[in-house]
Amino acid sequence: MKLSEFELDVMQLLWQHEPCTAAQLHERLSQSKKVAYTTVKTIVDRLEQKGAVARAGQQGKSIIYRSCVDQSTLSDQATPGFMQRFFGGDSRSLIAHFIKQEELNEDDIAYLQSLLKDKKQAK
Amino acid sequence: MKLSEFELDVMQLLWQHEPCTAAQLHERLSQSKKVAYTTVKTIVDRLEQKGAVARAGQQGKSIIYRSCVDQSTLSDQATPGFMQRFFGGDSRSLIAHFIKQEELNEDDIAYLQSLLKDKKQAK
DNA sequence: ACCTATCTACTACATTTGTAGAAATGAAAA
DNA sequence: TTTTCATTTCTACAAATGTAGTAGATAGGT
Repeated sequence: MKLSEFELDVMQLLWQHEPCTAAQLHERLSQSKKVAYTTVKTIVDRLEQKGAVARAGQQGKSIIYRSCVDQSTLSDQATPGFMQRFFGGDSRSLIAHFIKQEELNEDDIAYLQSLLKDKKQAK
Repeated sequence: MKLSEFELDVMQLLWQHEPCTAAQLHERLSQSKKVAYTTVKTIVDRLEQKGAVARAGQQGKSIIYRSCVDQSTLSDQATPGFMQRFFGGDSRSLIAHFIKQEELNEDDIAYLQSLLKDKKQAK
């Protein structure tokens, strides 16, 4: 399933607060971006057509939506293309990039170290 | 600078074999995808308009192109959006995802471990 | 039962993207 | 020098994307 950036932004919000209505999604989105309610509703409609969300009931006249795909499914699909296009397919430099750029607390670091250790063991 | 997927595919090839002509890019691309020469040339033209590549000379009637932006600049720009949209902004789970999914040899693992160690030290 | 505010459904439109043909051009061959 | 063939330029077009207005329906208040 291929979703656009805006569609993913909406999915992100839905994953975090599902189930919810288009109005609620609009409200959350408005916190980071000026956008009309109908715009958000259009995106939700497209997500429904694509099968990424579905109706899960009503609340007054409002439709309650839930997601039909989960984040990890979509990120699994998107990951290889991203790695290829931005890091020439070199996973090591991609991971290195993120380790260097991102904020990580000691817990995070310990967790990632343990993952690497497992990875090494598994050889 | 915002580039499309296809544009990035071409940039990727250019970065790897620069400087080169549109015909050479077309030839490389053809190895992974059936596409007309003029299609590739159109993409190169658009990249030129966007300022991502520039003419670096001629070879007979062919124009030689070089890149004007580098991979790391573009990946720096693309990274936050990707992380937000596919991992809800959680860098730890993104890095974990890649460590788990990707092939890494012992060297890679050692290198990444040292990066994590540095990161910890820097605190 | 009626009004009204709100929500949905439908339509619209500019821009970007993927895709490629047609026409013009110019370097190289004959 | 004339022809030819690769290249460039220009044009085109459908689909996807971001963006939103309008009209129609309806739940809830009075």
